[in-house]
Amino acid sequence: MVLDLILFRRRLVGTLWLWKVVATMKDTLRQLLREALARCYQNGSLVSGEVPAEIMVEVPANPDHGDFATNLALILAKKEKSAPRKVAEALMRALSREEDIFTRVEIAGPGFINFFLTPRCWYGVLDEIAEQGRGFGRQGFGAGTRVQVEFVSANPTGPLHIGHGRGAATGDALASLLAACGYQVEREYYINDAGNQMQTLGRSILLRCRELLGETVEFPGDCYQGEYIRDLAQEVLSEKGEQLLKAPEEETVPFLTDFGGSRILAGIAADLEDFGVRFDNWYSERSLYERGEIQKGIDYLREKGFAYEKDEALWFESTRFGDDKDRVMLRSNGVTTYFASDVAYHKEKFERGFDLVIDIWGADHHGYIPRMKAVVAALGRDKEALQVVLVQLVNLLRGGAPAAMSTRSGEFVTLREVMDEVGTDACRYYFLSRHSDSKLDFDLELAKEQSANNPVYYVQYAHARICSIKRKASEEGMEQPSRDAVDFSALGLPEELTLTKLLAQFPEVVAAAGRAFEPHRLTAYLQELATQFHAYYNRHRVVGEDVKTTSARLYLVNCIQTVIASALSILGISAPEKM
RNA sequence: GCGCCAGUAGCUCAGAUGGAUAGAGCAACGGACUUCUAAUCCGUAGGCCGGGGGUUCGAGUCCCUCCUGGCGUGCCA
Repeated sequence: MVLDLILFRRRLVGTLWLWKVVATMKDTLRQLLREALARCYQNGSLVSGEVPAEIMVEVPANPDHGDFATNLALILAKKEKSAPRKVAEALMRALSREEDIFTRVEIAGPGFINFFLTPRCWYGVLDEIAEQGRGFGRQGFGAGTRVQVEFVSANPTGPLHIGHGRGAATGDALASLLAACGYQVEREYYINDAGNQMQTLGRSILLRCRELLGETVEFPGDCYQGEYIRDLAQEVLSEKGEQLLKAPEEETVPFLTDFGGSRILAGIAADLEDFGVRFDNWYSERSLYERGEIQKGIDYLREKGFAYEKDEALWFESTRFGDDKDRVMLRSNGVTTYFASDVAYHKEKFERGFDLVIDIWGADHHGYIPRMKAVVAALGRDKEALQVVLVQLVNLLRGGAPAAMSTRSGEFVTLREVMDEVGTDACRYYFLSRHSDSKLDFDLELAKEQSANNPVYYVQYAHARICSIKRKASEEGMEQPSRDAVDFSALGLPEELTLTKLLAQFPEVVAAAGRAFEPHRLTAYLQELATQFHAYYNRHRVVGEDVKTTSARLYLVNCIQTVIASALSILGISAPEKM
C-alpha cells in the first residue's frame, strides 16, 4: 500500500504523467495526512486516537488558500480538547515533505492546513488532455448501468411550446452528461396518444372541417383553438374530400384523431430534430393498451395484494409505499386512469432492463412523484431506481408582458418560433444556464435583443478565437506541437497556471454534475473557463517570435479548446471555428 | 388546511457532501483596438444571503418558526 503510494508519487513527479490530477491529488493528500496523524499518535503529540472515516480535502475558493486545503485539525480539535491551530501544528510537523509536490504547506485561519503544489504538478494535466482529447473528463462510475431518460413526452395535440423546449434541452443534456459518466443511456419520448385529449383533437378538427364547408358551428371552449387545427382541417379535406363528413361521427372522429395526431407528432419530431434532440425510442401509450400491458399492470398489483376495490373503482394501495393517498386505476365507469397507463409504462420500462429510470417532468406534476415511487416499490424495485427531474415552467414574456401558453387557448409561442428568432444554441444555453428546478423568465424581445450579448456567444467566441490562433500559427509555419516538444517551464505566467488548474477541474465538474443530474453546472464552468481565456488572450500573445514559448502556449490553448468543445458537446451546443 | 419548490447585488441567476473575505452575467460609470477576431479586455461601484430563533470551532448551506411568491392537493390528463 505504502509502496504503491511511493511508486505512484515517483511516477507522478518523474514523468509528469498525471491522471485526473485533482481527484488523485486529493487522494494522495488524504493518504499523507493519514500517515501524519498516525505518526502524531505514535509520538504523543496528539492523544485522542480519533481517526476520521474520511479526511476532507478541498479546493479552496480563494487561491490564496492554496491549491488544496484540509479541515482535519478543526475536526480533531474537539476530541483533542485542544486549539485547532495547535492540532494543525502537530500534524504539519508530522507531515512528510514531498518537495517535488509542495512548494509550501501552511496553517491558516482557524486551523486549516493549506497545500501549495509545484506548477510542474499541474502542467501534467495538459498531456492528459492532449492524449485523451474529447475523452478527457469522461467518468467511469456509470459503467455497467443502463439508464433511460424520458423527456418532453408532450401530447400530440399541438405544437411544442417554449416550456417543452426547456425540458428537451435539459433531458438531452442530462442524457449526454450521463453518457459522459459511463452510463449506457437511452432517450425516450412517451407519446400520450390515448385518452380523451386525443378525442378532443379529433373533434376539434371535425368542427373546423364543417366550418370550412360553410356550416355555422359553435366552437366549444374546451376544444383546441389554435390555428393549426384549421390547417389540419384544410389538409384532410383536400385529401379526403367532403365525403369524409358524410360518415357517422363515431367513425370520423377517430379517423381525424389519428390523422391529426400523426401529423402533429411528425411536426414535433421535426422540431426536436432541429433543436438537436434525437430519441432512441418513441413509445406509444396506445400500444400499451393494444398489447394488453395496462391490464397486466393492474393484474400484477392485484396479485401482489396491492390493489383493492372500493366504490366500484379499483385502487392501488400506494399509501403502503409512502404516498399520502391511494390512487384509482380503474374508474367506476370502467375507464382506466392516466395513472394506470403510468403503472404499466413504468413496469414495462424496468422489464426492458433499465437499472435507472429518469423521468423529466414539468414541475406542476411534482405531486405525482410519491405515487410513481410507490409503483416502483410495488414492482419490487428500490425507489431510487426511479429519479424524477423537475423542470419548472417557463414564464414566457413578450416585451415584459406575460404571454399565455395554454395549448388549448391557442395563444402560445411555439418552440419553432423561438428557435427561429433566438437560435438553437442560444436557446439551449439559456435553458441550461439555470438549475432546471427554478423558475425561468424567458422574454422573447430580450432574448432577441441580447443575442449578441448572450453568454453562449461568449463561450463560443473563446473557442473560435483559439481556432483563429491555430490558423495564424499554421500560417506562420508553427504546427501544433507534439507532447514531447513542449517545455512547460515556458509556461511561467500566473494566467497559464490558473487556466491549467481550471482544466484539471473539468473531470470533477462532469462527475459532480452527473451525480446531481444537473447539467447546468457545465455552463457555469464554461463561463469561468472562457473568462480566464479571454483575459489571457487580451494580455498575452500566443504566437510570437520565441518558438519555445509559442509552442507551449499553443499546447495550452489547444487543451482549452478541447475542453470547451467537449463541454459544449455534452450540452448539445455547437463549437464554431469562426464567428 | 396540508405537501413540494423557491426567496442571494438595481435585474436574471450560480453557490454538491456545512468551511476562511458570498460569486458571475446583464444594467451603470471610467478606460483599452497599427496585434492571433473589440461578440473581447481592464478598472469603479453595488449585499442585515426574506425575518427571528437554534445546532457548532464555523451556517447562504442543517433544524424549528414566521412572512412572501409559484405549483400541487380529482374516479382530469
